[in-house]
Amino acid sequence: MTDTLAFTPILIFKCLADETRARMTLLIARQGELCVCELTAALELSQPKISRHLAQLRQCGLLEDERRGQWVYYRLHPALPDWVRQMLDQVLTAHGPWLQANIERVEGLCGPSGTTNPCGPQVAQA
Amino acid sequence: MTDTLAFTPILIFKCLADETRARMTLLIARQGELCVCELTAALELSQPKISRHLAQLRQCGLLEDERRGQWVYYRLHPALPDWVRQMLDQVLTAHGPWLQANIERVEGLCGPSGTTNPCGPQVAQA
DNA sequence: CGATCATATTCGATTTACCATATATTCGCC
DNA sequence: GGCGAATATATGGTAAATCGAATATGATCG
Repeated sequence: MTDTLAFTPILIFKCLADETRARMTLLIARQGELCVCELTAALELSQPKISRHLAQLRQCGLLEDERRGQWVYYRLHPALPDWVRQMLDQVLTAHGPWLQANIERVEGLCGPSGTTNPCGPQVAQA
Repeated sequence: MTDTLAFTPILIFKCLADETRARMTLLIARQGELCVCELTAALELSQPKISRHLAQLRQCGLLEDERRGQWVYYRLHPALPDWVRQMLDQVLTAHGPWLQANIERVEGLCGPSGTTNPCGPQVAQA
């Protein structure tokens, strides 16, 4: 279900030019993979909003999705150019504080990815 | 006349999320510095359009401007974070062909920067 | 000081991006 | 097969980005 598009730099920048998408992408780059409910919890945003932005990141080739049971996990697309990965890493180290709160919320969730319910009892809404 | 703003990653990405701004920024990163008329010639775009986008790049802290006689030269802002410079370099090497035409037009202009008229007899319009 | 070249800005109109609400789909389970 | 949780998409409204055309500013030169 993972569509791919040509990697033009502008397309990448457009994807990252939105706060929600930037935070999600960086969180995923840092954690390896995250499912939708973990992202809604980490960003404290509504599920449709998260899902819509994830779709955009998927369509432009930044992310790849994989369904595992009831959950859909997102990770960086394997075909992602090196410069994008390196840039994400550098942003992570350079702007740690900016993402701090989201990181803490992600890591405060119950299950280790994939085993049990990754999102605890219930999910935030906004 | 060079205003500075906080460097949040999103702000940088927003600036680069437009074709005109991305091409200008990369050209400048490659060439060191370029004046407005060189950019209008290289991108074959109208002068007001170029100027408006340059203003935006200046305001978000990506570029710095310096007036030298009748011409205004733009270069990467000295306070630009390292990750931005490195990313620009990597995009330049990874997407050379994408910028090729612009590079050729820039390098085909008459004067070496700063000495004589950098833009030849007359400038393109669109 | 008037003309001209280089650059910046304003204005109104159009497109594009984003959001919140509502609804549809898919899965696991009884 | 039906139900509830997880995820995705459709819809309509609003805000923001972009554009072309016109105009304003600043510098140089005679």
